[in-house]
Amino acid sequence: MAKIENQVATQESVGDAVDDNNNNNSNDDKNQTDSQISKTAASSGAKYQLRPRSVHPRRRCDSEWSLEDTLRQHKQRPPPLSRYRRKTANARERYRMRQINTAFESLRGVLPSWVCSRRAASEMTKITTLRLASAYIRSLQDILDGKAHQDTCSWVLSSIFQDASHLQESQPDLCDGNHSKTQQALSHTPSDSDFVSFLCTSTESTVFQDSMESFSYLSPMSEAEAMALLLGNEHQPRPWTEGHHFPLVS
DNA sequence: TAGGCCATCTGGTCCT
DNA sequence: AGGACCAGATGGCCTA
Repeated sequence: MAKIENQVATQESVGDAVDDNNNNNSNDDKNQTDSQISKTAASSGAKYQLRPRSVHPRRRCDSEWSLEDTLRQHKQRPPPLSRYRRKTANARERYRMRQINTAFESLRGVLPSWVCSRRAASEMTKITTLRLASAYIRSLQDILDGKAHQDTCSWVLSSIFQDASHLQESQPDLCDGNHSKTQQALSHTPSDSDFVSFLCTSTESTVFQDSMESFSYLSPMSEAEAMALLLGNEHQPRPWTEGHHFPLVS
């Protein structure tokens, strides 16, 4: 609680500035813009559309109110939070969001380096982290299920053991039980081109289809860059027919 | 300059 | 009643 009180104190000036901004907000122009954008998005089949703006206008404008909603509307609306309670609520929210961000940080820490190898740190956004983690878990699951391509197994395992080998000094027992396996795995050094070669040699399996879907966001590359990456060497001839496009670019 | 990502504030809702 | 969670709104920063 003391922590939250402290945060309230430290954030007070920021909060006041935002209060002022909110009080001075003129939403009319923005409302018009949003509805225009919404119409444009709807007509052009865009990626997303804007919902009716803000909670309060929705209450007034939504034509799809049910009886339950109408009854609820008549329910006594709770008074706005006091300034003190609003500030403590804000502080709790900041604390909650910070915890979420901490969790994202630890998730990034858990992902082996090869998963993020083609990503700059600044590109490891929350959504990217979630997707990479999801893909990584799926690839591990495939290995456990025996569905993964042999090359993928050795590639992923060697990556994991190589990552683990960094911990060996501090945790000497970590890999002892798997020494031979580790050595065997390490004999296959992971690299992007290894993974790419796997992708290039497994095009017919359903596992490949799943993998491609899973890893399609590994890097938002241009098609030319994707081709170069897939080739491992951009001067080599393409191993597949012209016009065949791997779904690497999402 | 538009678009993506993020932090923050805020009000609503649910739960204890 | 108060906290947790959620989603919308807003503005800042950065990049293509």
